Amino acid sequence: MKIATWNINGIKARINNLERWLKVAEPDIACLQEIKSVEENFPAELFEAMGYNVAVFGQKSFNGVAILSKKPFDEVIKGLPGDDTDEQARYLEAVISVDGGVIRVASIYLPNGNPVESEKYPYKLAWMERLRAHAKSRLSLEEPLILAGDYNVIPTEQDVYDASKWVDDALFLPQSRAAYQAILNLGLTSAFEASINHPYCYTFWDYQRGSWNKDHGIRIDHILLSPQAADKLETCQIDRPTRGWEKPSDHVPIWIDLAV
DNA sequence: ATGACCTGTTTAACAGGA
Repeated sequence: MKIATWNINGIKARINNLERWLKVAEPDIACLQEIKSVEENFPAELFEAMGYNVAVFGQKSFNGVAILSKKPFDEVIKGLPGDDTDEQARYLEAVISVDGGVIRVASIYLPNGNPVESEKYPYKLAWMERLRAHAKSRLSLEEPLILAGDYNVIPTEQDVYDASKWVDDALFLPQSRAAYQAILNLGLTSAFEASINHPYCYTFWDYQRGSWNKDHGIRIDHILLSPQAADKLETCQIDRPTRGWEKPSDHVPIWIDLAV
């Protein structure tokens, strides 16, 4: 079973690229972030015609997450628990029946946190703590759990083209990386490290400063697995070529194959 | 050249992204 995640940076602007990628990549499940659309305006019919069930947690103009799944959803949960006042659409979770049981998949758009001096950075750290608490709770279910998305965290200095340029950035600050590590420390496995684990493999290249042509990227999109999912991991790959397509997202898909 | 952006909202510039 192929499970992918992709920050598409706007469903309206990326609809052709998304359709093209779904046809060639053929994921069983695709977690999408930054759809920048409310649910009513998300073109679900297009993906339903391609054989997908569609779950959307949308927001006008900003954020917004979705999950496409060839198998139907048993359950869909919109929003990350832990703060009823949080109005940003950044977390969507679904339970899907598979041969021999269920898998639980989340599409995650973790806050960027810049500028660090603003209220956005404490929001990021608080959101990460909520994600840690929720992941801990879900891990107690002892299910195959896949937490996939744009984490907006550069885990190590081998995940960025020039670490010195990012030392003061919310994506690379020690506090951000420690909060990410605290989530891993619950017992989650990062699929990339467990599979490829080559340095300097990126999932994001800024639109500015010729970042793509100079390969000035960062690795911030991650797929974290519970032990029950990690046991079934066969591979993890990054679909780098999509960044060179016409009208690309600034992120590329990252995906896993699970023996499910 | 040492640098050069994109999306949504709205229909001129801004906010937000990373």
